[in-house]
This record gives sequence, C-alpha cells and structure tokens, in this order.
Amino acid sequence: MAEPRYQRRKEDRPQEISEAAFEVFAAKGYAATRVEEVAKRAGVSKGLLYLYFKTKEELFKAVIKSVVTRRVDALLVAVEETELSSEAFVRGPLLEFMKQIPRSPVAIVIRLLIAEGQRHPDLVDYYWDNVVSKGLTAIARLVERGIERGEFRDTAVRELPQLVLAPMMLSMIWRMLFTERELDTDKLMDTHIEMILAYIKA
Amino acid sequence: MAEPRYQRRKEDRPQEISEAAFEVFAAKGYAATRVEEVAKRAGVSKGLLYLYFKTKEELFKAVIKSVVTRRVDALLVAVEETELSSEAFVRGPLLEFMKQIPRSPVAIVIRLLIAEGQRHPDLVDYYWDNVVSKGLTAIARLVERGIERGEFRDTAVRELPQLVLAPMMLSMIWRMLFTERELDTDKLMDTHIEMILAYIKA
Amino acid sequence: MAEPRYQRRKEDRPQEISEAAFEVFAAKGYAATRVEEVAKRAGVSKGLLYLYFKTKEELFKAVIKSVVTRRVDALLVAVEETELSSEAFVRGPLLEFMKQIPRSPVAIVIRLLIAEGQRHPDLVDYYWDNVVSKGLTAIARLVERGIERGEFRDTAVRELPQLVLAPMMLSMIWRMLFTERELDTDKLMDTHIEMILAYIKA
Amino acid sequence: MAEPRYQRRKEDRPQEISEAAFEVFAAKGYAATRVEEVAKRAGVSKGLLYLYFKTKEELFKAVIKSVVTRRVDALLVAVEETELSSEAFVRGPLLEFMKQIPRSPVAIVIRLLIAEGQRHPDLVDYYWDNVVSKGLTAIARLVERGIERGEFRDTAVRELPQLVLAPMMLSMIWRMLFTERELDTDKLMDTHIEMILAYIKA
DNA sequence: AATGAATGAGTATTCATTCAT
DNA sequence: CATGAATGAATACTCATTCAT
Repeated sequence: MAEPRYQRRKEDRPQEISEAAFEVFAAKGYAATRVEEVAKRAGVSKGLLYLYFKTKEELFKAVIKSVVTRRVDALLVAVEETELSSEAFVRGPLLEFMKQIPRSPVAIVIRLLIAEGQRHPDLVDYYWDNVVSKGLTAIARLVERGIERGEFRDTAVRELPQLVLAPMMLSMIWRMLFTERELDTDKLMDTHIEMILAYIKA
Repeated sequence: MAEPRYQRRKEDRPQEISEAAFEVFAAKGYAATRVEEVAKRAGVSKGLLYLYFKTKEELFKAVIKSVVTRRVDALLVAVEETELSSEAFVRGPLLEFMKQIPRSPVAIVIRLLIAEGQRHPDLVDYYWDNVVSKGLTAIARLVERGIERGEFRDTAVRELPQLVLAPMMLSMIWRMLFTERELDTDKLMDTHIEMILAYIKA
Repeated sequence: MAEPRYQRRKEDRPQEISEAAFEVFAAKGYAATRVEEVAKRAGVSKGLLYLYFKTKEELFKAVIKSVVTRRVDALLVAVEETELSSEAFVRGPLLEFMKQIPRSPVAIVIRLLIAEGQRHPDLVDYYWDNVVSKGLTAIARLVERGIERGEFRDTAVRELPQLVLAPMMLSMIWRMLFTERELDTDKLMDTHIEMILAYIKA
Repeated sequence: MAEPRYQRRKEDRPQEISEAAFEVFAAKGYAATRVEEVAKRAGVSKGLLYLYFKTKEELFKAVIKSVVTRRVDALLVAVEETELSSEAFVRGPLLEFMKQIPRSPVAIVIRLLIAEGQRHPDLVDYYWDNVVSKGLTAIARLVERGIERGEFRDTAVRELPQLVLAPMMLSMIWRMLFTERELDTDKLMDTHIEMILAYIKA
C-alpha cells in the first residue's frame, strides 16, 4: 500500500545523478556544491551516489565530460559534406552554431573549467581534445576550402580560426556575468560574420 | 637579525594583506584559499587580518575591487584628449591597451568573477560600473567621433563596442585555460583591428 | 562454464560463510572487516549472509565459537584414558599439544578475543568454559594423577596449571607480533617442560 | 565574571590529550574510539586535538610510544650495577619487575599492539626496540653473569630469556581477559622463579 | 595593537543493514 | 531463496572565526 521506499533503477541512476550534479555545479561551482544536495536533487541517497561515483571529484569530471556536445562533431562533418559555398556555410550553419553555443550547456562547462581548470589540467586537456580543437579545426578547414575554391583571399584568418569564434566567446562570458545588461549577442555575431566575410572575400 | 617588520607603516597593512590575498585567490580560487595562508603570506597574524577584514568574503570583495585598474580611466581620458585621428588611435593606444589587458591582473579578476560572480552580484555590479562600462564607453566614444569626423562609416559597430573587444576576451580565456597551446594573441588582435578598420572606414 | 556453485548444499552455507568470515576477521580484525568482503569470499550475496547471521556482531560471535577446537576435549580424554606414565604423557602428548596450539586457529581467536573481548564478555565466558577451563583442568588432572601415583611431588604447580602453559601463551603472542624475530618456540617449550619436570618429579 | 571560554595552555595540551586518548583507546580499542570522545575527555575541542595530532592514527602512535616505560631501562641499569648475587637479583628486583608489568600501562599497550599490530608494523618495531628487546637483553645479561660467576649452570635458558618472562606474559593476558577468574598471578611468578632457579643453579 | 591557541559548525566518505525485485 | 541496489547514521577531518593573553 505504502509507496515503496525506493526503486531499483540501476540503469538510469548514473545519468540522473550526473544531470542533477550538473545543475548544482552550474549553480554553485565545484567547492560550494554539497554532495548531499546533488543526491537530494537526483532523488537518491548520498550512499547511492557514492556507489556510482567514487568521489566528488570523479563526479565532477564525469559531469564535465558528459556534456561534450555532439554539436562540434556535427560541425566538422557538416563542413566536409556540405554542398554550400563557403560563404553560404559561414552565413548559415556556422553562424547558427555560434549563436547556439553560448546558450548551451557547453557555456556552463566552460565557466566551470575557467573556475576549476587550474586544478584539473586533465579536464582541460579533455575539453581541448574533444571540443575546442575540433571546433577550431572545422573553422580552419572551412576557411582553407574557401581559399582553395577562390572564394576567399589567403589572409591571417587562415591560421587564426579563433578570430571567427571570438565574439562567441565574448557572448558566453557576457551571458554568465552580465545577463541583465542589454547586449544583442545575435546581432553581435551577425555583424562579426559580416565583417569577417568582407575582410576575407576575394 | 629579523626582518625590520616593525618599520612597516600600519597604514600599509590593509594593502599588504590585500596583495597577498590577491595572489592566493588567483592561485587557488575563493573556496580553496585559506585565510591562514593569506595571513602568512602577508606576514601578519590571522587575528590582525580579521582586524582589517571582518570576513573572508569581505576580504575577497576588497581584493577584487582593489584591482580596478587605472588603465581603463586612462583610456577614457586618452580618447577624449588625443589629437590622433580615430584610426591612428585605434591602431595605436587602443590596440596596445587590448594587448595589455590579458596579461594584467584584470584577467585574473575576470576569472574570479566568472567563478564566483553568481554568488556576488554586487561584485559584478562593481566591475560593470568601474571597468567594463567605462571601457565600452571609451570604445563607443571613439567610434562615434570617427563617424562624426567622417573617418568611419556609421555601422552596427557603433552600438556594439563589444565587437572591438571580443578577441581581447578570447585571449584572456585562452591564456587562463590553454596557456601552453600555441596562439599568437598579439597577432590575433592585430588582425582583428585590421579587419574592423577595413569594415568601418569610410 | 561457471563453477558448479549450485551443487553446494544449502546446509553448508553457514559453515562456508563462517569460514570466510574467520579468514577476514583474522586478517583485519573486527572493525576493519567489511561484511561485503566476507560475503564475496564466501561466494554469496550480502543479503544471503544476513539471512543466516542477523548482524555482523552475531557473525563474529558465531565465528569465534565455531573455532572451539576439538583438540582440547581430546586432551582431556587422553589424560583420562592414557596408559602412559604422567611424565611420559607430559613429554609426549602434552608437549605436542602445546606446540600445536600457537600454530592453530585458536591462536587467532585468542588474538581476536584480546582485541575485542572487553566488549564481548559473553564470548570470553564461552571461551573460558569451552577451551581454557577445560585445558587447565586437563593439566591439573594430569599433575594430580602424577602425585597420586607417586611420580610427582606435591608442589604449587598443582594449583597453578597455568604455569605449564605459560610458554605456550608467550609463543602465541610472539608469533602474532614478532613473527620475523627469531625465537625457537619449540625449543622454548621443550626446555620449559624439562624444567617443570625437574621441579615436580619426586 | 563568566568563566573564560577557554584557557591557553599550549604546553600542557599534548600531554593531556595523549593521556585522555590512552584511556579511551585502552577502553575501546583503536577503531571503536571516537576522536570526539578523546577530545571531550581531554577537555578540549576536536579542532584543538587536530592542531597537535594530524590524524587519529598519529595520535594512536604517539600514545603508544608515550607509554614506553622507563622501567625497562631501569632494569637494564640495575642488572649492570647491582651488587647482589645473580640469584638474589632474580628473587628480588627481577621478580618485582615481573609482578609490576602486568599491572602497568605497558600491559594495555601490549593489548593494543596485539589488536592493531598487524596494521602498524612500525609500532611493533618501536616496541621491539624500546621495550621487548631491552627487557630480554637484561634477562640474558643476568643469566650470563650468573654463569660467568659460577652461580648458574650453562643451560638453554641462556638463549631463551623469554622463558623467564613467560608467566609474566600469561599474567598480562589473564588479567585482560579473565580478570574475575581467580588466579594468583604473584604466586604464579614466585613459583616460576623458584622453578627456574632450581633448574639453572649450579 | 597583535598573536595564535582554541572553537565548533560543516562536509566528504564509509559501511552495516534493509528490502524491492 | 537470492540478489545487490539503496539507505542513512556515523565519523574523521577542515577551516573561518573568536578571544584570552
């Protein structure tokens, strides 16, 4: 009659805990997050959490890694397979990608990395390998192809894909810190892409 | 025998403690910083530290605020008083400013704000008022003056001074996280300024 | 493929668990022993273990009691039934018994009792009744019979059978603590018996 | 007016804490001892305890080592300096020593070592070096001197000083486990010494 | 003013025990 | 009967803050 005191749901637990942890880490940062709160939010006991994650730190790392978005891989693939002109790709899929990222969990992960990265170089490495490096490669490929096709001039942008992503980065930080201060981050990126294209178009 | 500690002016104490605290906060973040370590590094006792700063949090806020750089005010003044053309100012003092910031303590403060800002909105306000807002105003003024003088076209950049600073932001983050990965941040900013100017010049 | 575990008789389970528990308690002591490890070593689940033993403490007590050796009873019987002279019995079966005990599980039980006995007086009582008391009685009977037969003098040893066993006790402790430090415990007991006999022989 | 909330007594604290800890460890054993109870009994806060002892284990080791009795050294010295005959020394100071030890804190330390020694070999080493080894050396010296002087025969006891101490060991264990069961441990040792002397006297 | 000994609330982690499956 | 996922009380240790000296 009474509610069962608990459910056995071995398969789902890690995912549920990880999601709850992400929310709490996002809201409070690593140090200020209490394991107990994560457990409560996941609807499990502290003990169970420790059954799936050996330490708070391991939980943190698992959470960070779990957010590695498929989006970045998708971008790489899209660059290779698209039939759009390079300019059209920049104006379309790439711009869209740049607008999405600052709204996505990746932005939160970046914040956590900025806050905790010094003490977790392996996490930074992981993010470099699986996210940042791939994203930059995608941009670089796109620019190179544009140059090969005669769409773009051969400029310093070729070696500096970061230049394309700079306003995305700024938008991420902006949203973290200055949410309520007005900044039309979409327009920021529209304008930036406009400017870049004007600069590199043949 | 001992260091002539007693010669230190009492008036300097808060400053010395604050400097020591900045170093430790910078290295470890807020939570992982122990008040005792700050005191030790400042060469005072814990008790004395608490005489000047009522809590660790107050110390943190004082430290953050103490780093508010004069550089930003200087930039504002320079924009108003310069006799350079707008383009020359951008290529000269502004570019120099942008290259300096990511190497300066401001970068560290930004990291601390990103990490702790959510729980300290007043600190974010403070930084907004005293640093960010001023910096953006300076850029905006510069662009407006260029337009007034007929040097620049009237583009979206007028309302988006952030666009000018975006690569500076990216460089700051880059240095925090990916120090050892190669990126010529100076060239990044050179190119960006080149690009911006190409875009807005009449 | 798998071990034919299912062939094990259910009736053997408590015994198997108890044996596994003995090994772990012996290696780690009461507090440091985890029930889970006992279960694993016994090849059963934790739940099943708790079906047979209501608590860890009950398991501990059962284990301790299960080691009550038959050897002691055998010694008593042997004393009564032997046809050897008292001296011959001392030099033969008794000496052999004394040499065996420090190598036997009883030694481990004694260690566990020394460590945990204060909190488990009932265990100590049990061991007193079933092991120590019996052993001492056997020695006392032997000495008395020797006196009755005129083989031995009537000395204080009559009321102090512990005197005979003292080096056995020392050997047990020695092996527990100083395993690697050289001590020929067999020779110790040989000499001791020699000495005792010299003392009590008529 | 009100009682001061605490006293600063830096010098005395380690000693006080160590004594309190000895009592609790003695009563409960290592694992069952709660650091908080030690602190309470010492009349200090948990935090202060950790100021003087980095971990519970370090506290335990310090406590064990602090009990290293001067008695053993005294025995060694006495053996060397005495003007008594060897027999008189055995019947006098040595017998007295043997009767005291089972009543002294050393007995408790031995129990703790028996219980915890396996996990703390360094403690066992320490006790070997500072107590056991010295005690055995003293006995051995005594026997050797007796032989040199022609008081004693040259028997196996020369290489087995443990034989002399065996009933002391048994008495220690007896008191730990079977306190209330009658055994006149003093008489046990009287008789044993009698027996030994009868055996080794020339 | 200055010190640092002393406090105690707060937190990660463990593990005996239970109970849904 | 059997399992092992789930619980939660227990406990070592930390560190911001206080206050007797």
